[in-house]
Amino acid sequence: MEKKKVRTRYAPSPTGFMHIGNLRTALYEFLIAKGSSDGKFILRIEDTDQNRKVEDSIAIIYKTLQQVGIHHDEGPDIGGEFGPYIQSQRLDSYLPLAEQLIKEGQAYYCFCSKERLQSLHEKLENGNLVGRYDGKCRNLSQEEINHNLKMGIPYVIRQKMPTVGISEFCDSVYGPITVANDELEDQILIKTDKFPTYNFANVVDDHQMQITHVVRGCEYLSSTPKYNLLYEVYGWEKPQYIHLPLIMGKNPDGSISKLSKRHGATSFQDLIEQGFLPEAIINYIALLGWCPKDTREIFSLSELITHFSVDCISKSPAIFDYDKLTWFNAEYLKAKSDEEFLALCMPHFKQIFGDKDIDKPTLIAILKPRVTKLTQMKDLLDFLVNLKEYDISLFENKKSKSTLETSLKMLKNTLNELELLTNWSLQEIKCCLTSLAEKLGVKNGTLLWPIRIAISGQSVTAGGAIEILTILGQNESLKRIKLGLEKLQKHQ
RNA sequence: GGCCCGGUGGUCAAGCGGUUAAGACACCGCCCUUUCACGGCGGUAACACGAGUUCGAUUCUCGUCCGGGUCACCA
Repeated sequence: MEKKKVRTRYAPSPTGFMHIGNLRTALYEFLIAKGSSDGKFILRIEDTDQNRKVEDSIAIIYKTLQQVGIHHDEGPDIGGEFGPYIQSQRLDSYLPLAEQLIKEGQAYYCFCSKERLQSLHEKLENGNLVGRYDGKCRNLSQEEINHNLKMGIPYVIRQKMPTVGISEFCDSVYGPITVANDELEDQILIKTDKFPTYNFANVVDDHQMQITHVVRGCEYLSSTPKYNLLYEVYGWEKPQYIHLPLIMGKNPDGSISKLSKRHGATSFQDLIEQGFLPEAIINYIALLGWCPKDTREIFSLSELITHFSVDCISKSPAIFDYDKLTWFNAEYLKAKSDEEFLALCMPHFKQIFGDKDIDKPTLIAILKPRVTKLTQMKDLLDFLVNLKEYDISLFENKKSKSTLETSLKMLKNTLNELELLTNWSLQEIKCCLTSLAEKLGVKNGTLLWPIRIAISGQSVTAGGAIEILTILGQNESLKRIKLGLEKLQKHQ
């Protein structure tokens, strides 16, 4: 028998931002589809809640997917043979299907008011009794139903759930899951506004779009039997379920819960704004809940496709760790070619240096090994533009054997030498200073420490004295050295 | 509270009856070095607990505890 082609779907709601957990779900769905032969990854927008719709949300979804390189084979923007791919445009499918169930005695009109339902649920919060729907409208007489309908009383359509027995299914990562049927409430299929509920639309669409693998967070694990009951009542083939461990966040009080906005930057956009690279984010979240057979950690998207496998998905939740993400980011930054790296830096350079002509190669050389996030650049390079007031105690350093006296002497000599330098390049400066150190009979450190302090005004800098001199240019360098000299002389 | 799922260092995680219990991040130390960073080397640190099964349990079973999820006309 020919194996069915894999079809997965990413079905976000347009809520305005791309949650990192959702992105990971999309990623795994994409990997599962693309890891199989001729598998298809579908994008479907689930906008059945008209109250939660947020403007531009769909654009954000497209943009994010595009930025990380997860391309869908079918979707609202590119179409496909199972369209439309926006639920609010498929409304015609749901109601007739629900009504069919009513005819078959598998569903019923429920006229209960929201207030009544509310009171049922309040009991739940008190911890007493069960807060589930009590099935009041389950057995209304045909007369009552007709009457209510004629009176225009708002209704929902609920599916009759079995009250005895158990429901069982086998999840690809969690294994067999069993739930007692009396745990299941008669679920609402059609809401008062005639829109389908998420659960219902989801099942109908997945079936109609021939989705073979349903991948989602494991918050759906315990409600999956409800979905299956729907497949069963229609006689549809059930998909394979792949539930993913949740991504958690640490709360200020130390407790842990599902990652959400209150944990800080948790949307893809937030992370990008903080200076993380899309490929680093993807790499990191791929490893949050999945792990390859070996100890490798760096994977491009296409490498993930070939290495990913469902049986290596973890069952236990994972805490989102910004430190590890930062490490991935730094790795990706270091792996960039100089051209790529420069392109990423340019917007920041513009912001920091304006239109000033700068020594980009030297800048890149000092930046690449130490930048972990693009957004650090401003802080890292600010001293090149603004020499801040500094204390002369910075000139003292035990390791380089620097004292105020030696610093004064070094700076004096340096000034004399550098003033004479005609070709201001890294090589020339280096040559000049190392031979100066030799001439003075001191270690390189003894000479270079005070120079770096004078030209940067800080003890810790990106790059060493020679690089900084190179970038600063002769005029500015000499100016700063003279300034340092004055400071030291004044002190004497 | 009911139900569901989970529990290996601070974090991510290998492990699938016998291992000196990998690796990565973070942290600490040393080396390299003009500071920092990079790089190199090394270090601290874990099987939640209690029973059982077994010659032998991190690994299998049960219980306890802890953590999370879920119980909507939200998705």
